Amino acid sequence: MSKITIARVASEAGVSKGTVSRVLNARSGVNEETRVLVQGVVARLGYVPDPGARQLARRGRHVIGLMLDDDLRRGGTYYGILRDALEDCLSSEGYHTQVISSERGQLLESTLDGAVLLGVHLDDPRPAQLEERGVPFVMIGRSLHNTAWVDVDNLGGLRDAVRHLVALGHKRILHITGAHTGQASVQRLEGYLTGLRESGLPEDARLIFDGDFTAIGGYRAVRRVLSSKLEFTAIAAASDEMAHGAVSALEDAGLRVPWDVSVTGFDDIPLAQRHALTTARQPILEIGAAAAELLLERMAGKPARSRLLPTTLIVRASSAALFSTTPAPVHQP
Amino acid sequence: MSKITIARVASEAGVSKGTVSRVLNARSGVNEETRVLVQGVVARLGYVPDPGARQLARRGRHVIGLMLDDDLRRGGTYYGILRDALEDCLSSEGYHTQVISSERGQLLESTLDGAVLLGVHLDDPRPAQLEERGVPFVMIGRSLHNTAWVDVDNLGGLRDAVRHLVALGHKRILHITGAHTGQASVQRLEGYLTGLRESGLPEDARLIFDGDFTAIGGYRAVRRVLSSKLEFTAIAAASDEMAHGAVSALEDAGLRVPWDVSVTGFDDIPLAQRHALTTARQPILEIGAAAAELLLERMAGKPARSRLLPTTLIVRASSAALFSTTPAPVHQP
DNA sequence: AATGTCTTTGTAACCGATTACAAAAGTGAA
DNA sequence: TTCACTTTTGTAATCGGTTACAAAGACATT
Repeated sequence: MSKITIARVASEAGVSKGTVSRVLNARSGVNEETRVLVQGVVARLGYVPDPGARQLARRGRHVIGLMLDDDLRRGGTYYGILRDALEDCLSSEGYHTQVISSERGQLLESTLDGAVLLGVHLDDPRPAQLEERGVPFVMIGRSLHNTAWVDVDNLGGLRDAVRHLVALGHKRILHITGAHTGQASVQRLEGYLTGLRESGLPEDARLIFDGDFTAIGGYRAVRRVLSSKLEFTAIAAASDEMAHGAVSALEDAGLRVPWDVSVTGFDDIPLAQRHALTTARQPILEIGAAAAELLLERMAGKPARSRLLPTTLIVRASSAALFSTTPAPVHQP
Repeated sequence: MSKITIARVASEAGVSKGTVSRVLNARSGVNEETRVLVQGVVARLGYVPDPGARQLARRGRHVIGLMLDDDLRRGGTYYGILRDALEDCLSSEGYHTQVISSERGQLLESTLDGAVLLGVHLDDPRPAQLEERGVPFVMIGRSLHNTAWVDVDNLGGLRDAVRHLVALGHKRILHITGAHTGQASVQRLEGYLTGLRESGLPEDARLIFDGDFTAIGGYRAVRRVLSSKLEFTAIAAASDEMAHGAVSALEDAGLRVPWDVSVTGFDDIPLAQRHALTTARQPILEIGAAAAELLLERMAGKPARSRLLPTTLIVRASSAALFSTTPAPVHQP
């Protein structure tokens, strides 16, 4: 059971290495019959091209760097999966990704074909360094003057959540914000206000509570709400974590979700699924794919483009029609 | 400014490619003078060998797979950084890591030199498949009969936390457990009990509260504690998340940490640093390095070894001596 | 039938390293 | 001085792909 190479596939299919390569790379000028034949052999043998050899033959180092905010790297919920998505897209184009830590960065940058910056702070010196060296890059989750970037439509996501709640009959909808500093929080707050405005509901500053993107922040926000005797029937939180905290605080106060209060989140982390939270899903895989695409464009010398990706509202059991007649479950004290 | 290759280095140093390669790979049989000369040129030019070409020339695909529990992959705090550590260690040995998702797994396994399994459930069929195909692998965070594994000393970590609290004068120490199902929770509980036993303190089942590794779980556990009027002066939680929740609940109840109650966590996630939590740090980088080392050994045909890595107690402001005379801060209501 | 054009396939050079083998240089003994 | 042996260096094949170019075949046009 020796290693399967392109030569093996070629001989098995009765064609030359060149033809197999052309099929694999979807190049034009290959007979349809031959293509199908080769693809069949490839599938049968389970052949996977050697990335190293491929890289080598494609001339050029083809290394793209992945630069991240260190906090995000350590704590980030999505960092891993986003990185996988990126690597997937780029490796199929013959590129090899390499993480650049903030310490040993210099050496690598000199031999970099491109870079993806993930949640890097705006005051980080590295984007400027890359610019200076002429290394094309794409930023994820942060925009900068005339650079390519990919971000999720924070405003649209929260607006959709509010629309959904309004459609269910809710009129007094709270918003729990994220950390003040982030632009994502600001955009989500804007989305909340937009949703209200579009529905003809009044903006009320008292309905907006500060959170910090953590479950505890959401829990405490709801405690404050409840002690203020404010009337409300729904909560649109700026993150799933906070929504989870909010739900917990409501339950601890004897309120039932969604019968007494509807709650929505943002992100669609695994916890959202476990707790059946209605939420605005971030399209992580698409973000990775878009970043790869835009980066490849930039490296091809095309002008910087950017992309704002839409969220998808995932409706689960944490939101329901106002005064729902569905029987409430037995309440666990 | 063209690409720097081994040929360029060779001509610049006035030797052959072979000699440069021997220097780079620290092979014996190179004159000391030549070695220094070549190393000088390498440093001056900032030459870095092309990983692809290297891989290719070393014969053999040199791909090692990274198999993960999907939940961990999505939510996991440490997945990303652990993967980085692994990749770092393995790439310096000429290996290329590739993530194997549960869907498209089959194809890859046939061409795998080795694999690292990260938090894969014990009932997952993939370890058995690997075993069957003769692919050497290492498990992280889970042990299985006669396989190589790497894990952190969960018992020792919690025991150290308890010892620390005891040394500060605490005698009534609560424990908040993780999810029942995980072996990590069980080991940490065992560590808590060991710590008490070693200190001559009585085991008291009423001091043990169930958590679920989440902040909300920690918060609720403390709520239950407080309503039970149980006396205590310290809490050793099985995770930082839960410790954070516990601290929040104590604060919400008007208690001050660490003046009224000391709290310790486990993991040392970024949140622990932000909230100045005393905690048992997981050595993530070392886990990655150990996994790489053990895997390379296995691939070299050596017998399976395993490694239990110690945690390090990081003392921060959430723990203090019992009845500390340090003035309490102004309490924020 | 001869010519030109277009499509499809094969051939062979090349990417940048490693390494088996040969060659050269150095060393000491006979 | 010559021979045997060791140390050091150069040469060239090789890894598994890609791709420029040549060659072959199919088809239409004159």
